[in-house]
Amino acid sequence: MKRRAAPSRKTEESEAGADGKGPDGKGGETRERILKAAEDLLRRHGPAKTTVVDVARALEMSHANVYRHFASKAELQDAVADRWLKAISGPMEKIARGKGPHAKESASTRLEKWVLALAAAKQRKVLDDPELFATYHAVAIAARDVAEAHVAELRGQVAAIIRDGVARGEFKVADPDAAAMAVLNATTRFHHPHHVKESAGRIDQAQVRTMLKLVLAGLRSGAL
Amino acid sequence: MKRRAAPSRKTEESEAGADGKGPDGKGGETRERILKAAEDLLRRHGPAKTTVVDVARALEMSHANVYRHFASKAELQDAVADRWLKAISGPMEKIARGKGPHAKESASTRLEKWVLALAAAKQRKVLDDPELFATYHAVAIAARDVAEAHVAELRGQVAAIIRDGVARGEFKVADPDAAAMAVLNATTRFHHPHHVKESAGRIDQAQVRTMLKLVLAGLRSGAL
DNA sequence: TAAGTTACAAATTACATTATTTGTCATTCC
DNA sequence: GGAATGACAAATAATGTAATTTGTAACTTA
Repeated sequence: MKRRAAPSRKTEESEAGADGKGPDGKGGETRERILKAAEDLLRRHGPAKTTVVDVARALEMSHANVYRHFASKAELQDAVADRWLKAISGPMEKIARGKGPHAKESASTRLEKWVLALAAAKQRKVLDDPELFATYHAVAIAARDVAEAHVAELRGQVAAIIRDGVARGEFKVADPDAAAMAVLNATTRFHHPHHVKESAGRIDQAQVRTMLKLVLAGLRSGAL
Repeated sequence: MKRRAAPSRKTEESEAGADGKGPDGKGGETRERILKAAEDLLRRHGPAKTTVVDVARALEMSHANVYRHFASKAELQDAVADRWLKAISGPMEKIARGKGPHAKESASTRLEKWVLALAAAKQRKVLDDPELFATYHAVAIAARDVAEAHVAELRGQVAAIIRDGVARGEFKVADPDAAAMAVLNATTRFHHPHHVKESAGRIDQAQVRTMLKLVLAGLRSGAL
């Protein structure tokens, strides 16, 4: 169904007014309605059974009009997944940047809470919203850049905690970005959609805590 | 096709003479021929396109006779996967137990080599034998006990290295089994079939080495 | 009597056909 | 003139049916 050169889809639904206001008042509103309807259908029927036609029908508009607001079905799914992911990474940023109740906490405490929060959030999602979780997983498998951006965001947050820990003298780390990647790698089993889904909400909390001890000791040791 | 109560398949092809000799000389021989033919077909056509009838045809026997030696198609696949996995874990045991050229190496060195060997082996397999890799992955996804046994074997090997490290005063670890699990968890990204396949043979070696530094520092620190 | 076969029912898969969905475009409607 | 639509071609998915595969059992052979 793609008959000419693709206009280089860019999955930039978050830029140029994704959250509420578009370039124009009305257009952004419709875009928002579509997004909401798509999210609703995806939550109820999952990515396999949710078509663009379904979304349009739910809003009593032609499916062609949906394509005026989203370049492709993939972009629509990406937009829904992006919101969903930001609902996870947003709150975690408060822990990472030491905002609010976390202002006086050590970097170690915050890293610990951060990892536990991430694991818990993913686990909660797979149990409460299995179909939306499947949507996100499908996006991740297709290696679309929303998933990549999510990982980059998480990596940035961990790096911020580590840098703070270094500044406070808690950690001895030469390359905080590499160390952040290592922390995400080490905890992959506890937050990667594949493993979270596989172990269907019964991830061993003791194993997470053991991993945290190992990681924190490593960051303190100066080995990195 | 299952018309009465299943006779509780047990996937115990490795017990009671899997490697060469069965209870009888001749029967084990045929079993071996079937196994070899199945492996060959699985390697060439993959698990999706390899049927029991194909295996039987390759040996010019009736497929019913295959069922005299393997209770089900699943058991046949399990047996092939089991061999394949033992070809990986077998050589690694030499590193783990400090045999041969590894007799004089420190536990740290051996753990390092062991993890690198595991990652390299999995990576080599996915590149050289993609179809057999897919067979193993299918078995792992179906959560059959061959996969579980493989992980248990690996965990045992890591625990042995850690125990040795503790005895030599290299590591300070209270619970070597839990620590071994943590090491496997931390390195999941580098050897789990899902991730190995996903990153199709281009796993970042630098990330593996960073992870090893982190893990070794943790084992030395006494945090576990 | 162990090793093998043929014959068969039940389940699964392959295949061809239809129907739906995706994405585009010319046109209509404020 | 931006928002929306209907009509359309190409791709994909659903459907029903034929062919294959799985697994069992009764039977043959050495």
